[in-house]
Amino acid sequence: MNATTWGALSEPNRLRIVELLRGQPLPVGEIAARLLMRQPQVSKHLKVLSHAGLVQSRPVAQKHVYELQPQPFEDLELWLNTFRPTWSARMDALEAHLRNVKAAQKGKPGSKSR
Amino acid sequence: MNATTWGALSEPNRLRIVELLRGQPLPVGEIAARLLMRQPQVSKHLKVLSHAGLVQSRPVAQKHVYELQPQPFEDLELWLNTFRPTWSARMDALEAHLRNVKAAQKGKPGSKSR
DNA sequence: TTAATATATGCCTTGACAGGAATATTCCTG
DNA sequence: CAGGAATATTCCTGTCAAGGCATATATTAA
Repeated sequence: MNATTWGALSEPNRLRIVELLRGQPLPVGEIAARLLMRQPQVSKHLKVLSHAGLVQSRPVAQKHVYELQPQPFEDLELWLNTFRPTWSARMDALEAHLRNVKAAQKGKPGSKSR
Repeated sequence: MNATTWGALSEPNRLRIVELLRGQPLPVGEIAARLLMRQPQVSKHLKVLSHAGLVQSRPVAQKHVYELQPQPFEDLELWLNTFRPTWSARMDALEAHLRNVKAAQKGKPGSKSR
């Protein structure tokens, strides 16, 4: 997982753009209009998003229609999954701990498992 | 999904810290040593991560052991899932398109579905 | 309390980045 | 080709954030 993706999404307006494009591909002007932003800033943000591989544009007449790209999102998904073992491991540890406590209670009430 | 989480992970060193803590909770000094960073910077980064709810510290003697928190990761997971309909919808559209093409070929070869 | 260890904070400087406004560029239409 | 529409780029400015370094704070131990 590279930091570029996170950086691209760390800017509020860029995040809004991504969430808007989640619905459907849109040309620059539409994005600017819907998000009440100025066209140049939208173009700049799209440049960053594009550089991060999050969006891609396709020309339609003079318009540039921007569309989300699945790849980075899949990468994020994969990255997130690498954390799952962490949580499960801790769950297991907790579970084992609870089992010990229970066993200790049964065996000699009032004592504590080391 | 709030932009704070993204911001916290958009800094390369912070991302490294998170990935390091994925293995196990660690005190500040250890983090600094393993990532070859200076202690003050590590503390600052941990402050940001902590503020974003990504980590939490627990005192052990003079040491502060930092540990990942699952919540934000679950939020990320949820957020990512909101994009799934987008991809499937496009898959469906593509599928439908292909079906049309195929039907058109069968019906009148050489024509094009509008 | 003092010394030592571990961490947090404060200040400073520098670089990156976002918005504003003007302008350049590209593409379509007549 | 001229004009217009849509988008990209440039320059400028202010703000924010990260690293370096010194120092404050907290906790333990003697």
